[in-house]
Amino acid sequence: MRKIEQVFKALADRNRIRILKMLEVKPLCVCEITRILGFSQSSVSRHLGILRDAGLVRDDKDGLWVNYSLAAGGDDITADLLAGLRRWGNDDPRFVLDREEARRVCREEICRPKAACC
Amino acid sequence: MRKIEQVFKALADRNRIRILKMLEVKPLCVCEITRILGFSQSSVSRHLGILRDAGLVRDDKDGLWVNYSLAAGGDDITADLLAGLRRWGNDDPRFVLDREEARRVCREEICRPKAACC
DNA sequence: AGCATATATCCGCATATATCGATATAGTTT
DNA sequence: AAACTATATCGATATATGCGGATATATGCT
Repeated sequence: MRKIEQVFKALADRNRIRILKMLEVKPLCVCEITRILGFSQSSVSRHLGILRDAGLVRDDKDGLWVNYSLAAGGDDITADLLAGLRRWGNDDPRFVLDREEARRVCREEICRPKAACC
Repeated sequence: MRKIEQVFKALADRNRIRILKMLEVKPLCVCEITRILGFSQSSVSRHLGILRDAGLVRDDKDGLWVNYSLAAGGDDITADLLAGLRRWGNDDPRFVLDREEARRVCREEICRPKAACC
């Protein structure tokens, strides 16, 4: 049984909210999120784990990549909060920039410089 | 301009959620909340300050007493979250007990043992 | 099998937060 | 004015959290 404050703790960090707002654009893998945030990969992975444990995102493996996306149809709390997040903070310049980058980002360019892509 | 994560930080503590769930019953003064939580008065006052700064509660002075109540008609985020809180966690035994105590509590008994009351 | 790559985990450090006791502040009562 | 009372603030301390670097794990490629 997940405690209610665990979900709020997961949301109580600006960088984790940045991640959630990016994921509203489209699912992203860890290396894409790492590139946009500019933090270490370990830090980003940890943030994603916190969001996953809180039930806010889901992870789907695709070979080496792990695609993270917003959790759809979770319990009441997380569903309500994710719906709320879609309405909130859309004018925050930081979030706007992140989302633009999320639209542009190309995982093959980041993670496999050799592959011809994008 | 209040940042979105400030509100979530305020909610990211079980004891502050306990306070908000109590206030759903009725407005309470600091000494009543202190009695129910069983923490030091300074700690409770600090929690209430955090909730106030986040825009989740309002405080109204009444002589020596300061009555705290849920913020009504705040901005979108806090209004949405307070509405959500009313739906969430209502089966948590801790919150249920707190709310029962909130209904029973009598500030004159706590703060002014001499006064004939209740 | 061996190597490369994407992600997760562990460790240590710096900072933030929760709590309490003591004290300050503001309003009330006598 | 002086004593009393409810709340807020300050200082100290223990715990929690965010971060990077190093390392472990898992998958893909040759």
